[in-house]
Parts: sequence; C-alpha cells; structure tokens
Amino acid sequence: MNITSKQIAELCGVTRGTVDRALNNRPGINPETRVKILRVAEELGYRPHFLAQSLVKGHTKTLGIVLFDIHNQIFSQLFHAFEAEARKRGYIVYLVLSNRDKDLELEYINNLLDRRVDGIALLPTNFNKKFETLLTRSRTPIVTFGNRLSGPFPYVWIDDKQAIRDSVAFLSSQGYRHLIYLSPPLMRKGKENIYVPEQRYLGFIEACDEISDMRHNVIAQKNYLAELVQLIEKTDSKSAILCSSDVYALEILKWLKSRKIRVPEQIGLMGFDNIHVLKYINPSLTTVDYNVDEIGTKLADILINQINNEEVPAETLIAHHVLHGESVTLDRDL
Amino acid sequence: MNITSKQIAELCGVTRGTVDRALNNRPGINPETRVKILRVAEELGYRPHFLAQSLVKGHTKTLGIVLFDIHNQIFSQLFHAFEAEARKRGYIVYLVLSNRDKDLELEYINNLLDRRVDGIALLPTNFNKKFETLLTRSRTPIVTFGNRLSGPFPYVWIDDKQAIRDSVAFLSSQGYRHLIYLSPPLMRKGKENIYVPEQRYLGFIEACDEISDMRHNVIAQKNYLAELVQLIEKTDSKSAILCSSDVYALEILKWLKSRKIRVPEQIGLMGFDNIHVLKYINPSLTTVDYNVDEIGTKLADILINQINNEEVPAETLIAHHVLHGESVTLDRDL
DNA sequence: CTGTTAGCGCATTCAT
DNA sequence: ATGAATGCGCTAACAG
Repeated sequence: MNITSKQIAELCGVTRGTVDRALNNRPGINPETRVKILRVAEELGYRPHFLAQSLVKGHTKTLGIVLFDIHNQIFSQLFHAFEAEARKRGYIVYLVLSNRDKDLELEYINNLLDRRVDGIALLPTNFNKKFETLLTRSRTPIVTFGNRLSGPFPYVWIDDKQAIRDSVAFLSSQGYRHLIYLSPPLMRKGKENIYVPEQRYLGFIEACDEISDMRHNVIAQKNYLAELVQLIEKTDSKSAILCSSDVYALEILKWLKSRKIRVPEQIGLMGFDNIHVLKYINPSLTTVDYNVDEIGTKLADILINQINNEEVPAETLIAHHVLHGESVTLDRDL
Repeated sequence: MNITSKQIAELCGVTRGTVDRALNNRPGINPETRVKILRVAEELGYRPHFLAQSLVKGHTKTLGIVLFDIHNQIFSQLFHAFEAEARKRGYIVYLVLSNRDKDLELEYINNLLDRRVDGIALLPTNFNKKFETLLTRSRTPIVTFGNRLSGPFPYVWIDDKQAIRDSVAFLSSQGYRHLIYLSPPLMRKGKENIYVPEQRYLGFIEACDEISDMRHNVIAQKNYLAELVQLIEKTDSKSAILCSSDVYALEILKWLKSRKIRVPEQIGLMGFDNIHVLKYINPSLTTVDYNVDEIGTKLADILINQINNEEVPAETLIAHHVLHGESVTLDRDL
C-alpha cells in the first residue's frame, strides 16, 4: 500500500495536523519539525491521495471533453491544443467519444458529472431541453463548440454560415455557375443536433440565392455517391462540388479520380477545415482554413476561467478564410 | 449542492446504512422501506458521489493512456479502439500526451498515479531503471505498447523487426537492389526510448545483409531531406526508399513530386502503418498493414484483466503484412 | 507552535 | 430489519 500522512505523523511523533502544515507549508509550525517531516515524507516517497484531497477540497482539477470521434483530424488537432492548455493550467483531461450516439453522450456526461469534473467541453449530439436542463442543473461549468445549445453555455467556434457564404462567393468569383453542396450530416436533421451542418447549409442557400445565375443542388444523404452520379451528368467545367468538410471532399476526389473525371478541369472541388493531411493531396484542395488549435486552446482557457468564476465571453468566433488550392480554377489568370 | 445519501436518510427517517442497503440492493432490508428510499432517491435525482465511493472502495474505474501525441493517425485510431473497449468494461479514460518529453511523461504518470487510476497503458519515452522502478513500485497495473521497457510489463504491439524484414524481402523480390531506409527517430538514440525505431532498423540491416547484392543506406536525422538530396543522385529505378512510418513516406512523396521525380518509375517508396488517409494518396503507397484497432482493444482488455487479477500474456504480437501499392513496382508483371 | 476534533460522502461491520 | 460506529485520507477550524 501507499504511504499516508497518518503514517508520517506516527513516524515523526506528531499529529496529522502538523504533518499537514509541513506538507502544505502553512504558517504555525516550528521550522525544525517542518524540515524533519518534509525529510521523512521525501524519503518515504509520500504523495498525497488526490481523491481524498478532492473530496475535501471540492474540486478535482479534472476536465472532460466530449467529442464525436477522433477520426476526423480536425478533432485530434483540437484535442491536442485543448490538452496542452489544460495541462499548463494544472488540469488533466478525460476524453470521451460519443460516436454521435445521444444515449451514449448522456451516459458519458452523467459519468463525468459523477466524477465531479471541474468542467466539460462539449460538442453536443443531443439538443433537447431535457438535456440542457441536466447540464444546467449540474451547476458544472460547460463550454460548447461546434453544435450549439440554446442555453447560456459559452460557445467557441467559427462563423459557419459566413464561411460557406465566403466559399460560394469565392467560387462565384472564379467563374463557377453551378454548385453542388455536399453535406451528408444534414440527413440527421431532427434526430440529432446538426447546428453546424445546418448553418453551413443556410449559408450556402443564402449565398446562392443572392447570385441570380447560380444553379445549385444539395446532396444530403448517406449514400451521397448515388445521388452524385445523377447530378454529374448535368455538370460542366463551370460546376463545382462544395463539401461541408475535407473528409467528404477527399472521398469525392478519390471517386472522381476513379471515374477519370479531372479536377479542376472538368469540375471544381472544395472542402472545409484544412486538415493537416491536405498537404499530401493532389491536386491541392481548395478549402476553408481556420486555426483549430486556437479553438482548442480557447476552449480550455474559457472553461478554466469559468471554473475560476471569471467573466467569460458568451461567444468566441475564430477567424476563417478561403484557402485557394488547385482543385478550383476556372479563371486561368490566377 | 448535490443531494447526498445522508439527506435521503433524513428525509426517509432512516439511517445512512439503510439507505445504502436500498441503493446497492443488498439483503437485510424491508421491501417497503427499500421501495420508499428508492423512490425518494429517484425523485431527488440522487447520484452517488463517485470520488467518495472510490475512496472507500479502493478503485476508480479509470484508466490512463499515455501517448506521444495524436498527430499521427495511427495513434488516434488506437485511442479510439482503446476508449471503446474501456467504456464497454465500465472504465473512463484519461488521455495524456507526453510529446515525447521525458520529464512531462514522468510528471503525467505521477499525476495519474496520484489520481489512483486503476491502470495505465503506456507508450514510453523514458527507459531507465529509475523510471521502471517508479512504475513497479506504484503497484498499478501497467501495459506497454510500442516502445518496450525491460521490466515485467505486458506488451502489445507488432513484430517490428520482422515487419521490416518482410518489407525488405518484398522490395527485393520486386527487383529492387538499393534501399534507403529513412528513420529520423533513430537520431534520438540514447536520449529517449527508441525501441520501435531500433527494432525496425535492426530488421532492415539484418535483412539487407542477408541479400548479397543489396546496397543500402540509412538516414537517421531530423533534417533528412538534406541527406536525401545527396543520396538521390546515386539512385536509379532499382532504388527504393523505405520509411519507418507512413508520415515520413508522405513527406518524401510530396518532396519527390516537387522535384518531379516520379514514383515508382524513378524510385520506389514504401511506408509503414497503413494509416487511413493513405486511401486518398496517389500513387497508392506500399506499406505495412496491421490492425491497430486490435492493438487498442487488446491493450484495454489486457489492462483490465490485469486489474482483475487475471493472468495476462507477457507479450501479444499482432499480425502484419506488406500491402502492395503503386509506389513500388519494378517487376512489371504484377 | 501543536494537538484535537469534525467532516467531505460513502461502505461496511457489529450490535440491537 | 435497522441503527450505530468505524474508516477511507485528507483539510481546516478551534483549542490549548
């Protein structure tokens, strides 16, 4: 078994109170006995029992972060930044993966709450009132990102709608006159929290509507290739596929290559996120870039500030910009 | 504040002991009072205080996993599988990232130990006796993967040496007669635990030595491109670059493309790991494939079995095989 | 300067 | 069938 403060007390012939004073160097102790206690503790390799400490102190120096999964590189990058900031501020983090399963997410959140994490960073799959009430009633600091909740939880992300509007504007400026928006997550509307996909979708519709001669289609189903096969027939070099994330764009690119459809000569292609692996892809993908590390860092920062009862911004939107890659080019002057 | 069992006891006019009997449905309680207590607990949304429970029960149902980082997709895949298995068995996991920093790793491990995790899955950066003694003395179940320790810690991974031997054999069978082995991590020899890179390196040397007419070079430095520039001059279509991991292979491929050196026509290229993103890469990369999900799952399985005082295998090696992609082809018959 | 006491929330043994 | 008491390991308030 591990050495306890009680044992140190016995060995030093003092009481636990004194040992505590020495260990946490608090006033009111004879320098000599302090030194002695510290030496004994050192020799025995004493380490305070964190759980016992937490129990009495009322905090655990622990954060939880709920992600869908970490297959999409954007989330592993985000976690990395989150973890680094948490560590710097003295916290360790539980990473739990909801796999977009509402029940599992709920179970996990309850579990984190039971463990008295000091705060939770949440990418929510749930969206109903009951869920939010649970979070609010827990009185545990929460910060959300990606999908939004209606409650008063701080939110850190990007301006999705504007980002897609910018994307459409960019494609339009390059001469594209037919856009296919691909966003399979939209199909989960009503079943899950799809705030992000929806905002991006709205941005797409709005932006297209503002351009009089812009044809556009939306693909929002799991079996998106089947639908794309149909659409691709009515496509020309002024058509572009705009994907709601790089992972879809990569799938599409792969598929287009297999069909010997050349990008960008025959069709334009654009992704979203600018994940690291893009640097190995040919043709280089046009995408929406934003600093996901900053999101991860801010998430931890805001969460911890909130834990410390500091005032935190209700909404923190990170800058984004369209990154022009080879997969989009019609205006040959570029 | 949260509701406690004590409050329930008061409300029901019984003592905490009785409440406990009801909550953990243990024998020796009147069915009626049980129902009553359970109902009250339900209404008040009672949830046991996990820390307090852990303190008295002596376990936390928590696992820790120490990774370098999760930039390399192989590790995020591994974590995902680990987390899933842990959850199925009732555990939640701390993910900590050592960034290959020995001091940080040590700090993190101490932190995990302080928090009384029930077990730790460890990809070690440290390697000395002192470190191992710390682990052993903690009396906490540990399972290692990737880099090895000398102590009696269960190990789950692949047979690295054999995998590289197989790679060399494969390249040789395809007609390659000059191999450049690229493994920057080797440069950290003596400074960090580089068991994996070293085993792979040994496999390379051994295998090459067994083939009389096989020229070979090794690049083992951070600034590997500089060295590659030199070597590439003495290269021909019977040369191949064998990388210790896909991430290096991707970097090299990118660089070769930028230099207009065609793969595989002018030089062969091979990676290691078969990370998911490879499916988007052209030419498709020849690599060593193995089931990393299985490693993650086994890691959790073995760790938990160990926690349950079951007998666990000292070493679990997952199968691997060379996956033939377009980046290697000399024997045009294939 | 140091000892005593109480309590964090729960589990468990021993009485009754 | 229930109550009372003890302890997990530590912190903190109060005495002395």
